[in-house]
Amino acid sequence: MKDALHALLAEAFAALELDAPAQARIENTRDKAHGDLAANHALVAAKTAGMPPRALAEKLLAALPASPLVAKVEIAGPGFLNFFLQADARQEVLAQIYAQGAAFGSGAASGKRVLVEFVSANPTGPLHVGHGRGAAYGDCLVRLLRAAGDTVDAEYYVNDAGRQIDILATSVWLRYLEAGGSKQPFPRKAYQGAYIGASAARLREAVGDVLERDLGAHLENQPPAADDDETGDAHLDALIAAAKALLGAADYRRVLEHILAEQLGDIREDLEAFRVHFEHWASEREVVDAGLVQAALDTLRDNGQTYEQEGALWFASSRFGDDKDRVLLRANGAATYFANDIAYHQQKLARGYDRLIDVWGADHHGYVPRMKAAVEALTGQADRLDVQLVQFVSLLRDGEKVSMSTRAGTYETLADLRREVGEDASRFFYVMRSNDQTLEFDLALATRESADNPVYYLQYAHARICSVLRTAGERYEAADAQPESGLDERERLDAPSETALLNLLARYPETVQAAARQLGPQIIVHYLRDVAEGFHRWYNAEPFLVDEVALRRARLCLAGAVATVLRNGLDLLGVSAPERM
RNA sequence: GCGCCCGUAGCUCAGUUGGAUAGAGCAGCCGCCUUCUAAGCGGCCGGUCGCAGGUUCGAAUCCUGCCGGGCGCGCCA
Repeated sequence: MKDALHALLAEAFAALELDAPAQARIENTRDKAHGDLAANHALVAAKTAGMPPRALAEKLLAALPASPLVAKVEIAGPGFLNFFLQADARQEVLAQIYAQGAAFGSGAASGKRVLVEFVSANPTGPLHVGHGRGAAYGDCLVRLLRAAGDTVDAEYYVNDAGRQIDILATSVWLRYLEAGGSKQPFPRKAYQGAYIGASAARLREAVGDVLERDLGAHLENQPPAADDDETGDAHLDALIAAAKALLGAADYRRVLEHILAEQLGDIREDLEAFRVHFEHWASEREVVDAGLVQAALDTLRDNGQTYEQEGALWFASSRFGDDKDRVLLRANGAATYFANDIAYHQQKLARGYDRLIDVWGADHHGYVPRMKAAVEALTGQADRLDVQLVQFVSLLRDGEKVSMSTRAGTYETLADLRREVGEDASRFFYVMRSNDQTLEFDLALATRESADNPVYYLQYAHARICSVLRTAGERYEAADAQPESGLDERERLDAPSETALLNLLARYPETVQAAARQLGPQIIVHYLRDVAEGFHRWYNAEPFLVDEVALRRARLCLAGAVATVLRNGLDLLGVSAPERM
């Protein structure tokens, strides 16, 4: 529709021998007194045309060719051209909706391959409510970009290398020893959660006591257990070293694989239950073992972006806008986490993706410039990586903030949230707000007053339509109760509430495109709220199951179309569209 | 100190990348169920868009400087 009007205006500009302004736009009007669509061409082009906006608007109006789509055009305000559409042009959307069904709103294939990496939480414990936001947001991006026509994969990057994983394995082993009678105090800086002990018990069940070792002798002259960070870390490192030495590589690996498999299994189940599916689970350890870190460093060096200083290898990230250069290889020869991450991103690019999207917690925002610098240094293109930050979620329980600490095991898990609030409401709440807005999640409100949840407003509209269609099916012949069969009567839909709804439905495809372009699922949320509101208004204004057959069929047709759009939109959010409530 | 994000109604937040009289929800007040689901609808109340300049036909939106809040600034991961 907008394209058609753009074409009309282009003709008018050509007739006036003026250049059509490229930045001019046709917008949906907010006030119906301004027609259905408004063009700001005269305002934008006034300066280059050398005449006042309103004068230009008059000339454009005179030069505008007639169109079967347009009922009338008015000049308003400072020089807007307001278009009033022909009723049948407005009703045309119904035919599209019934022809395309679940695909209505989806764009043509773009041929673009996109990889969205999200959650990627360390497998050192259950997912908490902060991860949940990243999961819901990232998954919506996948759904949105697919709807927009891209070929999209979802990926979870497992940080299964490095010190945190050693701490995890050692924590499990210490609990295992405890169960065997060891009196070694459990270190404060190890993982405290009850799931560690439970996992250790299962380990013992599986392997018996073959992992028993005597720690005592190994800890003499080692840093003592302590509360302060420095000594506590040293103590823990000593325990990790002891575990590796006493168990040997093979048995240590056994403990590590045991807890890792359990953790990842739990995380995957948790996410699947949350309707978040990953095509790929990438492993940091595999990236390292495949020699990709060295390969990435070679690429950077070949591109002339590294140098050595004080025994370390540096990446000159400041050339690409980072605050300062970053270490890749430490003086002791070990690669930094950043070096591994560069290798991982190079691998993602090598797999043939045109665009990478990373979803990170907002606390990692300082990491963005260096990662973008790395991608630019590797490929020469800065825009192949897009990092989206998800701001914090603070949880209110009984009006009090819940403190969150992974180590202390005193956090609210995603699984708890799902149980309390449900998948639909929690997913909806997570993406209802822009991702760069902090989110206050009040559990008491979300659970006790669940009827006030905005998600129910949308779902209720859908259930209401289904109820009407059910009733119609009971009362009338099948031919009269089928929504689609009313297409031929669509010219009867001319009540104000129907006109407003038809205009809204026509905007759905462009809304999907806008949400995908802006990576903003909340745009879908607000659009759907408008659709639901439009429906509820209509429902209260006009009866559907009227005696006059043609009118009834027309209205059922519109109702069915609204249900389709609601269903399609809710599906983009991963929220169900119930048929009864 | 430097950097990123945020500041819009009593509260929680939108605002289609510069458009017309700044919008929702919740809370508060007043109405609407013998008829298709009242988890709904209509109405009222509520604003110096943090502050001050600037850019232009036009600014909540862009630029500069302040003020306030959050987060981050390791040869940690």
